[in-house]
Amino acid sequence: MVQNSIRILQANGYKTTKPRKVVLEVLEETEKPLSPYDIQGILRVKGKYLNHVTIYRILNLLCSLNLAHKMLSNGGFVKCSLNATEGCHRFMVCQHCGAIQEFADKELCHEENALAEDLGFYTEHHLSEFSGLCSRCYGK
Amino acid sequence: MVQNSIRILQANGYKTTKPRKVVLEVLEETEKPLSPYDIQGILRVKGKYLNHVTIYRILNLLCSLNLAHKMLSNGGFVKCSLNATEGCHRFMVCQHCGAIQEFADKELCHEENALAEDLGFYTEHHLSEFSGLCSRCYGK
DNA sequence: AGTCAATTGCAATAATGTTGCATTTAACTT
DNA sequence: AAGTTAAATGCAACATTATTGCAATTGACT
Repeated sequence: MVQNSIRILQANGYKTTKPRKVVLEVLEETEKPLSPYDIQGILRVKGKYLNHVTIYRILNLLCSLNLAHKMLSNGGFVKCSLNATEGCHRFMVCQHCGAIQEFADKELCHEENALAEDLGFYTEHHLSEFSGLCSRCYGK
Repeated sequence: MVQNSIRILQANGYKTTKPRKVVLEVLEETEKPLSPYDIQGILRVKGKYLNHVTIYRILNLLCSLNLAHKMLSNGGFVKCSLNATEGCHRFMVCQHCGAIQEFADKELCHEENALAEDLGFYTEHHLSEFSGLCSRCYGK
């Protein structure tokens, strides 16, 4: 929910501005990784205009608060639907329709930590992206 | 080993050229994610010169053969030390020294697949980056 | 309504990545 | 060992993506 993100922005001392609201709305509606210019284009179609610099700054802010995430596989931004627990981001990307879905699993985190520790590595953040087919596209 | 990568290049019908060798050497020696321009800089210091276009093309080729990998967190390239099994790339990145280490675990892959499947997602590729502290930097 | 710091827009610039084509080079032939 | 050829590289130009400084605007307060 956009409302929830707004609340977190406020709680961290950031203002509730129109640009921030519309960027959050676009991310929420689209459910796919979007580049800053993608977002600008979508807004333009809606008759709204935002300077690309503004969009870059908003996305950076959202990411710093864990409200958005920059997808590694393609550089696009998505709105985080979960409050990333313990700095763990896990996404599934459908190769066919491009939809992304976030999920979390504490158990998996622990196992990953243990495996890394066996190799002498102390883990702080997890980042995973699986690509495949979502339920709607599987079998098409 | 660079030699091993060369062998794979040849097996796929690509020539063994000086630029390809030196790029592989730099990636191997450095063990950290490097941008194309990083690589160009390192080579310049060694008295060698490669056009950035050439470096881009070589890195793309290496990635397409799974001999290198583009790190998601920062866009840098690393040499793959493992033959990525089943399209699964897993890296640990030290936040302190920047060193990366690749690892693989079939069991973990299976669990991830199972979890995703519970959510109706059929997984083809895994991509994971953990950030934390390597054994050398832990405790510093 | 008035104030002020935070935010945005704009212009310029930096950084990153791509394309087409001429030149060079590695691998193969004889 | 020289000749041939397709592949690879270098170069120049350009396209895309991202950043910076500063003036203008706006949201959150009094």
